[in-house]
This record gives sequence, structure tokens and C-alpha cells, in this order.
Amino acid sequence: MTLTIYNTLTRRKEPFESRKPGKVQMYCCGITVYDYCHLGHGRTCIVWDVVRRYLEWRGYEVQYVQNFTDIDDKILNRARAEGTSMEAVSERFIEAYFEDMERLNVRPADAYPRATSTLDGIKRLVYDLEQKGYAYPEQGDVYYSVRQFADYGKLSGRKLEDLQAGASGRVEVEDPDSQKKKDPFDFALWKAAKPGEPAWDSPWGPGRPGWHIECSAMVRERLGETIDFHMGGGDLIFPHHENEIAQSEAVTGKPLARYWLHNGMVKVGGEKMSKSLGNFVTIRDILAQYDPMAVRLFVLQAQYRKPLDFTPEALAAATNGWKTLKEGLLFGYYSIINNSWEDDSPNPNPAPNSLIQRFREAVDEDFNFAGGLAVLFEIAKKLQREANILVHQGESTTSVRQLRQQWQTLVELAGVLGFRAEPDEKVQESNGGLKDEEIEALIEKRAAARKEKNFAEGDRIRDELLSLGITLMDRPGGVTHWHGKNN
RNA sequence: GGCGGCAUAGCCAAGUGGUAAGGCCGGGGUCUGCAAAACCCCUAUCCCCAGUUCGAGUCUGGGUGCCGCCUCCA
Repeated sequence: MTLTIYNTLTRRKEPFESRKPGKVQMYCCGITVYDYCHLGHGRTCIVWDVVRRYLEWRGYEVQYVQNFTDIDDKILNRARAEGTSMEAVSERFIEAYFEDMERLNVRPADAYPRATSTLDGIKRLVYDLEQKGYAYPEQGDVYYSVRQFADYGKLSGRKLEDLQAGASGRVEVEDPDSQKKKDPFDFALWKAAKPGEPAWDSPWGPGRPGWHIECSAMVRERLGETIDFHMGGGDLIFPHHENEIAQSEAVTGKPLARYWLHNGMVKVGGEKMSKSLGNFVTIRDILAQYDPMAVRLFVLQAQYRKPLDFTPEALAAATNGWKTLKEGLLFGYYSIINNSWEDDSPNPNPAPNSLIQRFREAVDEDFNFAGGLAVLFEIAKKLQREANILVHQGESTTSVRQLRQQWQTLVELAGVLGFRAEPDEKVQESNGGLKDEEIEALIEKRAAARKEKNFAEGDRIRDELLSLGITLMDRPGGVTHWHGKNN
């Protein structure tokens, strides 16, 4: 079976071949640390986290690097507004980033280079570009000359003639800085220091790096001239990734990345979630209301390249879906099942698992996690059913060995998708503070009342127990079973 | 204006030319004094039109609608 991946560069699905056998190098454009992450960032992080996990599960040794942009106007503005330093602001939000990601169960990257720690590499790259005639200094700034790079536009599928300066309405074409450029699409590699701004020494005078150059420098420094995957949000295709290609490939003459992968945007009310529109919801706000794994499920149920609408209804649906998966994942922890496993001889030669095959076939097709999830749900539903039958009726028609194998399969596949389920001990142990004997006594009292057709009293006792989290089940034959919230 | 993408049941959503995965919601049934829990079952011809084909959600052309990008963006 072959892993097939949609490559933005070629606009096609291509069979995946790593550069070095068994090894994959990935670089993901991270965040500018001037605020808390919103769900859009969350989606990006979750999607590439799972891609990484999947590749590892497929047997690759993955090297994963993600940057923090910690030199930027927006960070500076925030620092000014708060009367602190750029460094203080970025430190704060980097810390918040890690907290959010830990909760979402996003595995840490192997390295998190920052712009401030990559200045030597950045300056070297700017110098190399200047030497090769791709960059020109202007009043302490240094600009990249897009006309020098013949392939400019190959990633985003644009030609310079097609580009319309200022079409996004974000930049004043009459901006004084624009006047320094030879071409409106030239972009800054290095910006001369302005009074009161943090600055670093350079051959072009004190200043700070432009945005695009840090990623080129980080990839070169940490991973090499050509990597396997370069990832990021779809809004980075142009100009950010286009410019990275221009910078890196002008110097090395080699492809920066073999596969360019982009995830779709999160939308709110039909529009892209973004800081500038003010329609964003931070991850921590969402997690105050929803289970992190429900958020993960919400993200992974959509094809990663398509837009994903954020609505309370969708999150609620994901929350319910997660309950099912969680129950399946916790199947092996139910003592009634677990105990009987002890005697079961280990499966010496597990047969080729068709469930795993189906999962792999689905996900191999351009990371179709939604398709893979269908397999997880199939197993989880089965286990949920079996667990209920065991709890309610005491026996199952499925062999213990089979159940265990399915549970292990579910745990394995859920792990690939980054789902984490922990038994909720607090709920499990709470029988409303009552001892088993006390509960049994109440049930007997209720049985007596019911025998006398005093259903009002019987229902009162049932409601009382229910309010303590104990559910009663009247089985045929007048037998009443009970269980706490968590079985 | 340019480039690109998307349109599948009430909602979310998968789908590699051969008669539509999965999730959520909802409905029906079994059981029950009534419930609860549990179990079982049910819910689409794929935006419109025209082609290619023995056969199209799946390819081609046209249309309509929505979205993203065009130097802040995940």
C-alpha cells in the first residue's frame, strides 16, 4: 500500500517517497506569539500532529520542527500597550501555547527554533542572497528581488503579471517603505531599526529580520537544504511559502521541500476565523466548555484541506461522539472485563487485522482521518455494546480473546490519531457517598413498595438514588440491578 | 480584475466510474406499573444543465452559489 499525499506544489495527489529511506523531515510554520492561540491554530497543530503520528506508526523516523515567530510588529505593539518588552510578551504566549497543546494532546516538536535564536542563520542567508544578486540593500533595509527568481509564483500558481498590488487592501501602496522597493512585490529580508525598537547588529546596520526569512534560515540550519514536508495553514501559501521558496532555492538551487501541505481554514459564520475579523475563539475559551478530545474529534472528522465551520452544534456533536470513543477506549479498564482477562492466554500469533488494514487504507489516501475514524467508531460501538451487555446481563457471546484484541486495536488506532482517554476515578468511586449495603437496602425497600403497588414511594426512592448518580435497572423477573455513573 | 478551492440526508462528513462510510440529532420497536438503562431496526440517488461511457456523486464543458489568497494571517 502506498501513502498518497496532495502536494500544493503540483496540485495533485502523489505517492509519497521520503528522501532518505525510513526517515521523514517535517517543518511546520508555527505561530507569531502575540496572543493566545485560537481554534484555527489548534486545527493546524492537531492536523500536523496526527500526520506526524501516522508517519511514525507507518514506520518512519520523523524529525519535526516548528518555529515561533518572536520578532514582529504585533508583538511589539502589544508590548508597548502593556508597557513591557517584546521578549516578555512572547515568553508569556509561548508558555500559553504549550499549555494549550498539552491539553489537546499535541506532541511537542523535536525543536522549536525562534527568530531571536536564529539571527546568525538569518544574516548568513541574507548575505548569501545579496552575493548571488537576489537581494539589494536600500537605506538600511534589504529587499528580495522577486524578478530575479524565475520560478517565483510556482507554489501559489501565480505569475507576477497577474498579481495586483494592494488588492488585499491591507497595504498602502503609497507607504513610504514601498517606495524603496524596485518592484511592489519585493519583500523585506531585513528591516532597518526604527527609534525605540529592538534591533540586532548586521552588515546592513542595526535592524531586525523580515518575516519570511526566518523559516528559510531555520530549515537550512535545523534540517538541511531539502526537506520532505513543509506544512502550514492554507493562508500561508502566498506570500509566505512562496517567498520561502524564493529565498531558499535561490541560494541552494535545490527544492526546499518535496511536499507542500496546507490545512484548510476554520470558519465562523461562513467566514475565516481570524484575528483581524475579531471572530476568533481561543483554545482556552473552548476548552473551558468542551473536552479537549472532543475538539480533536471535531477537527479530525473533517478532511484536513477543507474549510471547517466552527459551531456550537458541531462541537456538541463531537462531544457526544467522543463519549462513544472514550467508552470504547476505557473498555479494558472495566474490572468485570479486566479480571477475566488474566486467565486468557496471550494471542501468540495475531492474525492480520482487517480493521487495521481498513484504517490504513483510508488514511493512506491523503490523510483521510475521517475515513479512519469510521473504523474507530465501529470498534468502539462494538465494545460499548459488549460492555453494556456484560454489565447488564453478565455474559457476552464474544470471546474474551476477541474482545481484548479489538480493544487493543482501538487503543492503538486511537493513539495514532492522538486520542487520550483516562478513567475518571472521581466519578467511578462516587456512589453518592453510599455504601453498597445501603444502596441494596434502599432497593429492597423500593421492591417492597412496588409489591404493594405503592409506585409513588418506589419512584421516590429511584429518583433519590438517581440524584446521587445511581441508576436502577429493573430486569425481567423482578431483579433490580444498579450502577454508578461510570458503570 | 487575477489565482485557487468547495457544493453529498435535519446538521457534520467520507467516498480511488459500477448501483452512496461514519458521527450527531430524530423516529420506531423489545423490555417496564411507568420509567431508566440496554439491545434491535429505520432516515439521501449526491446544486442545475449538457456531454463522454454499457454504466458518473466520481470524468469533460457550461451555469449558479459559497469560500480562501492576491504581501497581518494557522
